[in-house]
Amino acid sequence: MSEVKKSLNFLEQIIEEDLAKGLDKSKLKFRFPPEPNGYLHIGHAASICLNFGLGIKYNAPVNLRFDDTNPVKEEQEYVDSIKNDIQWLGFNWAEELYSSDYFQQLYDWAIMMIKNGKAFVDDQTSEQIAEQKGTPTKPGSNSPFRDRLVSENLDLFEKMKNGAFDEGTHVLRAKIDMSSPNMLMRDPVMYRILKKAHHRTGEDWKIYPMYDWTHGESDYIEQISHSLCTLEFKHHRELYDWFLDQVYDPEKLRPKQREFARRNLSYTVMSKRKLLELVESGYVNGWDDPRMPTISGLRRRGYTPRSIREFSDSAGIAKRDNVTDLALLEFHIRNELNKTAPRVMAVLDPVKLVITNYPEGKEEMLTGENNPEDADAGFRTIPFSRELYIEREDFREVANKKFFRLKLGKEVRLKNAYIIKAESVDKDADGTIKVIYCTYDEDSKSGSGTEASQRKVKGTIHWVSSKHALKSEVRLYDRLFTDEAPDAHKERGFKEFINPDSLKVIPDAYVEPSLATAQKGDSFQFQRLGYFNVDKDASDDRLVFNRTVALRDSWAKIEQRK
RNA sequence: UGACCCAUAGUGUAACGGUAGCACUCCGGUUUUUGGUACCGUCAGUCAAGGUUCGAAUCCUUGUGGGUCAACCA
Repeated sequence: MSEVKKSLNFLEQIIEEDLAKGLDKSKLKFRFPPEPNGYLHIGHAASICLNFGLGIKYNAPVNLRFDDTNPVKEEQEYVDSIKNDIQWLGFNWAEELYSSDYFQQLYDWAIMMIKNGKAFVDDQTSEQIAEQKGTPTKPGSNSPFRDRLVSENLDLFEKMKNGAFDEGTHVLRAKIDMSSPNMLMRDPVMYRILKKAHHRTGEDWKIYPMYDWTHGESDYIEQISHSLCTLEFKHHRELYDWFLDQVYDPEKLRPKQREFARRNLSYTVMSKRKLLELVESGYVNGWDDPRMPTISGLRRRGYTPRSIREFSDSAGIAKRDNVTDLALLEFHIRNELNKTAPRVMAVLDPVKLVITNYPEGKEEMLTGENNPEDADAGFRTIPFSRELYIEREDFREVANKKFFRLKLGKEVRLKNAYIIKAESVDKDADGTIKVIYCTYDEDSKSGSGTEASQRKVKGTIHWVSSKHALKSEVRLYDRLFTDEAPDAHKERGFKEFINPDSLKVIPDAYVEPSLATAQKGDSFQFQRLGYFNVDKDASDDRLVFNRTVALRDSWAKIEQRK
């Protein structure tokens, strides 16, 4: 048995080193800490796959912890959608927890810090505090309230807690170092007054802890061994460790924060703020618009949990800024759907085709293979008749020999049916082809085993019987932006790069009748076109399909070169 | 005019002082009743300059380029 050794990413190496240095494997514990202020996107999926993936790899618990310290922005709706998305991706958390569960403990620790002279109440406005903060290149200066008596601090802090003061009038600050080169260490705010109802604690609290004060202590309370976050928190690590020092008991595990680069995707944006802007300004139809890089958008588009997990795994984890090619995501969904999606025929841009030597009124049921990649997928029947629809672009009156499709005087195979030859066309006044007249070779029926059925013709095209076809709506999606990195331009806003053709609706496409029983969410391959799934907008009398992704199309590439 | 982080084919990611590899993309070919799939193949890379070493993508120095940091957001 030779097993290819899978290389470890740098975070796994850190874990392995900790284990080698004596950390008990049973102490390994991770967490995914979303703020419930928006929907999860493909970048979060990378973090989810990382943390829950480590949990699976090391058989360690992974907590879902909502970082809910800002009642102004957070809502139950987001909590619900986040839980749903994580489960849909296929992961299970050990415990569902909330930073707000720790408000009392955090408050008690803050009192202790005041008593230890490590925190003080500042009466200044945020503007004054900002002014004293200095800049990255200039040190800050101390607050005039920095050396307040412990008793006074205790009294003031309690009054803050009890709602005696207005918002913005007082904050509790850690007493660290106003001249630190790390701005975060310049007496950071630990608590602010916020008289807002919290989605879980209601009216209990008039003060709310800040991220830095909350996050590391929450990790410590939960005994998270490795707290993994994105690169922009690198500078926070010093403060994370400082706050931990204030409460740390050497008997307990000390959490370790490490940072990795967030996953970016080409031709889209990934910040919640920008995504929200797209939703609110109506460029897309909600957070689950199939063009959105949100988990809910990708789900509606037809992406599967597995394809997203495999995308995340193959993209990897590292520390450098990146823009991952959208083509990699598309590769993974095609790769899965190719194996699982039943094949059907659908005509999106129909032109009528009449087989003049096929008896009028005759109908027959032909057999089609559901999936050549899956021997167990079975077969279905497809009605055939004298009048069909084919794809308009599959016919040309004249074309060179690179065009493998139907042209006058030449033959082509109708998928799962007969070989036909184009004889003539009817056009309307402006030259648009109305009907293509063909003859068929009666002995060439697919699968009949006759000599004629085994003739090799260069092209095979898809079709539907006009009498039997179902009309349905088909939505063709394309990338939301025309630029690889729409938000990487200093002089231009990301919305300048919005793709005006990101959605094309075909109100009356024709699909084969077997689709009548298709259920919302079901995925199919429309042969020669792409993968499509049934949208939630579908109703009993009207199918609606989303194009998940087109098939690779080497003909389109040949055409483009001209 | 600061601190910290990062730099490997077009993109993403390995190689942990000992032959620069993998995936996607691109391009070419074979097979094919999907111009799909599958299979085969081609092109293509260590930011630069010094230094240490028998040997450097890897260690050191300097430079260059990119990113992060001045919310009572997370």
